[in-house]
Amino acid sequence: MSKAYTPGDIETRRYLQWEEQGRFKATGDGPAYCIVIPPPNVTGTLHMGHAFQDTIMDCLTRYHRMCGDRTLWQPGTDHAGIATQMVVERQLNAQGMTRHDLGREKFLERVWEWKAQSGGTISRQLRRLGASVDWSRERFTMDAGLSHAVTETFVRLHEEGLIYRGKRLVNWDPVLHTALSDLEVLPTEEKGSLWHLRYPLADGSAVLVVATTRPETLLGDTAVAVHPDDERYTHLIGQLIKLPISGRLVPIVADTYVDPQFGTGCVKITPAHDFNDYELGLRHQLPLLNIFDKNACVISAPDNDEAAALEAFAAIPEDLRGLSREKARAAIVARLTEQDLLERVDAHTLMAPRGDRSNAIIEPWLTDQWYVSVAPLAAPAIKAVEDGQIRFVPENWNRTYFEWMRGIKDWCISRQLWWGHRIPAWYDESGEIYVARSEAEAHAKASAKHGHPVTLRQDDDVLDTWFSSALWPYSTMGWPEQTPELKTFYPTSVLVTGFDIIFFWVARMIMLGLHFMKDVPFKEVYVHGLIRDSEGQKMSKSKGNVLDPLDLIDGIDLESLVAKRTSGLMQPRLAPAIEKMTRKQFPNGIASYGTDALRMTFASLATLSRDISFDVGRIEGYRNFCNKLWNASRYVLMTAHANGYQDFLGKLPVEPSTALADQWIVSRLNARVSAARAAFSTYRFDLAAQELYEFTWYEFCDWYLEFTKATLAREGLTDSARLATLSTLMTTLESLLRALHPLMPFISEEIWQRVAPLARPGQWPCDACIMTQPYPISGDTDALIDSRMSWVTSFILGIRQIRGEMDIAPSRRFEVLLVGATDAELAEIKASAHLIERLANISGTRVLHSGEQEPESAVALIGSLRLLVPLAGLIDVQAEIARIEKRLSKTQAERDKAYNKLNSGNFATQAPAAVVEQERTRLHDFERDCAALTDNLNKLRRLAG
RNA sequence: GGGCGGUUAGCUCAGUGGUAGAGCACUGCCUUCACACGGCAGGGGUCACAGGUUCAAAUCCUGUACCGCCCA
Repeated sequence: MSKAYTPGDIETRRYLQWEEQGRFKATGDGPAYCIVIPPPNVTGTLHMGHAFQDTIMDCLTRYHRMCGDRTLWQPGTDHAGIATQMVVERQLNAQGMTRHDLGREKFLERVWEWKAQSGGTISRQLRRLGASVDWSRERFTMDAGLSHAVTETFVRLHEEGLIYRGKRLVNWDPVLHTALSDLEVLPTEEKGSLWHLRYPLADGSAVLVVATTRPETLLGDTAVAVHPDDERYTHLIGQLIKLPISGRLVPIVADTYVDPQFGTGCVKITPAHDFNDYELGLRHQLPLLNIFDKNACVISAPDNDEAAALEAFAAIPEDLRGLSREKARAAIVARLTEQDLLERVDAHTLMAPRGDRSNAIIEPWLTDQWYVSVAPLAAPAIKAVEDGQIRFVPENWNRTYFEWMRGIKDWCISRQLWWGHRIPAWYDESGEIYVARSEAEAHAKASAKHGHPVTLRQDDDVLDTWFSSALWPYSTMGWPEQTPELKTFYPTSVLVTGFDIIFFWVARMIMLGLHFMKDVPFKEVYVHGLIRDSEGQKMSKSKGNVLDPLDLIDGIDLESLVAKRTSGLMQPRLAPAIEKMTRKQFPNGIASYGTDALRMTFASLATLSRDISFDVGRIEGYRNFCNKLWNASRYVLMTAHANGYQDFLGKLPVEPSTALADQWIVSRLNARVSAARAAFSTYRFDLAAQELYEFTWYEFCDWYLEFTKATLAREGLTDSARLATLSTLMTTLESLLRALHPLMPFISEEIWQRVAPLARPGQWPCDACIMTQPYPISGDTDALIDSRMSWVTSFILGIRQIRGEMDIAPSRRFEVLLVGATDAELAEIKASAHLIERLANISGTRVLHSGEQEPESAVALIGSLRLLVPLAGLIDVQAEIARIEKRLSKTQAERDKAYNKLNSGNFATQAPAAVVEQERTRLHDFERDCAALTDNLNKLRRLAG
């Protein structure tokens, strides 16, 4: 083994082997365990959030695989309708073209080309992360099979009356020219104005002042509303307003929706361009006047040929027609000012609805769209979580889920895009709709209806990407066919996801899964936090704080990092600031840390917290951990070789060692494995990582390896004792590697390949790999052994403390005098002398004879035993006085705390007896230590004179 | 306005009734034959604030402040 751990050349090689050997397929006859990957955008790349999530899923997958489960991690990607279409449209724009220049067919060909070109990125990234997904089962939402599932779902829901087409107010993106679901609209706080407009009564008897944030919509007003109990206005209810500019007459209506406290208490009502006004309009049977076109410009032609629409269009002054919302607003405000109809303008902060992709202000707009009637699907979905068929981890997320499901609205599933699943609906010339599984079926239906073949036109629109994602847990397994995979793996075991898509995705999978599979899509939902930068800021391209997981694995030089962060920005003017920040934060670029270090970091960050700050300092620590493990293994192998371990191989396995250190490390390993198992089964990857980290570093390396040096160097060591220790050393490392494997697959495999055949020869086939071996079992711990060892280490630590604080050179060995040792303690000192002498670096111990004068010494206390380090020539008396004083004052403080606890209030009488007893013991120990320290201090002071 | 979080060492975070912890950072010593990506030792916190329950509160309850997310 090389002296330093170099992850780069290990990782790709190992992954390739696993994949070639087919290690990722579900095998065996254990209980099924299945995770479906939340499908990332096929044309995208994995960011830190993905890498975090994929690490968690891979840990679970590898853990369960090692536990003997029949484990499937189902991979795949989705087509991400809007996002992908936008990318390709931008490419076209750069060539001075639009998708309309190409036409639908050609455009889709371009998208598929783009998918083919960029589609490999994600799978490459997943492979670098070590993801043990079954690649042979990789799926894509636009595959034939999954598209079939989408059509089938649409048709069946339509047949059941759960999908309908309707003219509704939708969130219209005037840049992308598509409807969006409520979830794709982000309300954004923005500074605006509140215009107070004078609306004269038709009879000229009075003027009402209405307050509005969107004066331009007055062209589409169909009422003015007041609160029914608002005494200022009750007498006006039912009268008519003559609208400024258009001159149309509209009624004054009463509705409790109006907040009398807001503005003037009078609200203009524009049902075709505001969701609240729309609802109010329905209650009062107000007409819907659409005054904007698909670009959110004032209409240049009547919206339809109904009388109200014709009248409203005629009332729009010609010079306003065709103006954008913004220009129309300016023109209208100017005109109102001229006519003295503008009372005043207040600064006002409002929530502007912005499209999550285009960032355009969304216009509520009347269009024909397809909807899923959600209420009948939501009820069983709520019940499934209430009844515990699905469990959220952490549990609190079910409240968020319930909250949303209670108020859920019908889901607008049609999108005016080209990239996606085309809606399986056809129209005849009279506009009659035929929803069918194929064009032929639609023709058959139409022919049946008309009695002869008719011309049909398929709906131009496609479905929301989330519609296909909602089927993911069973569409990936072959539904609607009843496949063996479905039978085995549905319901899946757990969904691993961020809380940001509980509504988008989780809720919808639950609804559709229950509806079509009659069972939940997953039994648990593990909701992890979102990865942020080291300052808790969301990572985003425009902030310039994104990290590419591969750059942490492979490293990147500063110039490349700067170039990466500043290229392709939506707002190029941000580049200098991003460059400056990047140069400051990573003056030397990013070092190569390797996949295992990154994974270990992610695992340790997987706490219950919902915001996770990623600090590069953290990953460095785990890179060091990898190096530590690497070198410890190197020591184990070198030591085995140096001790002639090969010659013993035929005698393996041996009886468990009877040596204290060997028994201790086995006991500790068992305790840590138990804890790690418990942590994995409760999704506490942070605790699992911590347990194994602490075991590796603080128990295995810091103590046990040092003990083996002492043991193996002993004179007169028998072969069987030597073998017992070597075997313990090998098998403990071998088990540790298996315990670590779900977290750190590469390094564990690399070392295991060298260690396993020696540690447990003959136990594995020659092509064995660690990932398909059993996870270590949680064996018994030994309390007696643990306490003996803790006594031995406290002896060593006491001496080390004196040495460290007194600056005694490591080369300087000395004898330790023992005062007050019990027989048992003397026996332990004798039994463990080789351990103590080597680790405390002392020449030996000697019991102070009865009657022998105590030399002036530095002292360490272990219970009633006092360890004396004679001062002569070693230690400065004043320094030891200062040291003892410090220690004494600490001990006194502890003693006083314990004393007060026992002697104040009713602790002694009311607390459980065991707790009181424990406290008494503590007090007694502190008192004894205080006395011993004081005694030693007095002696030293006398000496110092 | 409704819902949900958070506030513990300089930083990032564990800890959920009974002796305040980790990593990183910091200080001193040590290039000793696995590892300087290291070893040994050390310093550092009235657990946001105020009440309450309890023999006992970082932990449970109530309220307050500040920060944050989601929904309307």
